[in-house]
Amino acid sequence: MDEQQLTSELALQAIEVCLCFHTRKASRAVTQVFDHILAPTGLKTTQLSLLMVVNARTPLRIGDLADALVSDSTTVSRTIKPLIKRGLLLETPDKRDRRVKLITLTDSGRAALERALPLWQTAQSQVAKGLGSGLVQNLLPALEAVAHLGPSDSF
Amino acid sequence: MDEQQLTSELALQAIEVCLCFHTRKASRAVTQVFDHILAPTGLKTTQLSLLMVVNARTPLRIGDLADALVSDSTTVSRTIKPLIKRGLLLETPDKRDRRVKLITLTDSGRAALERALPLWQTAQSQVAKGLGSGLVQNLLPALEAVAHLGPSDSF
DNA sequence: GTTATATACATGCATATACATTATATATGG
DNA sequence: CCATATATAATGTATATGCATGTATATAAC
Repeated sequence: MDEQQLTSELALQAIEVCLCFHTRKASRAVTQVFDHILAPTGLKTTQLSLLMVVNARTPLRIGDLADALVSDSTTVSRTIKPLIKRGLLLETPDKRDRRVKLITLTDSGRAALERALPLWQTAQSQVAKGLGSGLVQNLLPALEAVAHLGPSDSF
Repeated sequence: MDEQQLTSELALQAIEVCLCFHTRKASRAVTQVFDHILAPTGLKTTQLSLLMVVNARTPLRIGDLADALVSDSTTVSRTIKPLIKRGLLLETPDKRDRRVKLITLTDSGRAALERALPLWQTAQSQVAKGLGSGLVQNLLPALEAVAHLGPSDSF
């Protein structure tokens, strides 16, 4: 008798509270802000982050990089390719284990990183200002907790 | 005299506090959890979210969908394609404005959404438990604030 | 009413993301 | 020492993301 099929109330509530949806939406928003501001540097935010991570712990294996980024190693294999092609990162074989590729920041990469930092600071400040210091103080620890959820060790 | 080039202290601190990097990292982590749990449904979390959003406000134009997702309309144009191909979403031309495509949830799409909800609940609960209720209560409003930063209206 | 402008969506290109699979190299068990 | 198992990274395929650009339609200017 009711032609129009209805979804459950749960379906309507779920989208309002879904931790995955809201995290991804926030991720798109903040990425858009950073990417716009960083555009003059020729680096996407993902790429600048990669340079920063390698800079902090160089040299790194691809697997270590994947762990640090909470990303798949096959993803890292590919995301570093444009940076290697541009000479910002370098991959060298590990003598002691020929399976391993060590990733290092080149001088050119270090220079690009330093050049990008002022614009990074602009983006960071703009987002922080948009949120207010209260939210920012809450946000970073919460994001860290999310990032370390780990792969559902339910097995 | 110093052969080894060094990066500024700022470069090392930046990666620790970068709101973009940490939001993206958290986004990858939570997406991994949801995608693993949702795998049996044949829906990625992005796709389930899309069904939920369309369900809540059907019919929707592609531009409205892009606004709701804080995404680019060209991205939405493509992300809906697999769902249209599988018959979960339907696009129909708007008689009053032939530029517009109206997106609606099909009966099949509604059914897929309802079938996925129990696993969505599992994923949501697992992440919420991993964070603790205190963090969850802080997280959602903060993510909403990030999502509504808007396109740097600094011009 | 014709032209100019703005809007809605799609396409080409590039990067980002991850699973399944494959290739190679190392470690381990007998 | 060899056979098997494990670890590291790359490839094939698919989705996700956005900018620059193109195309069709609609609205505004005149």
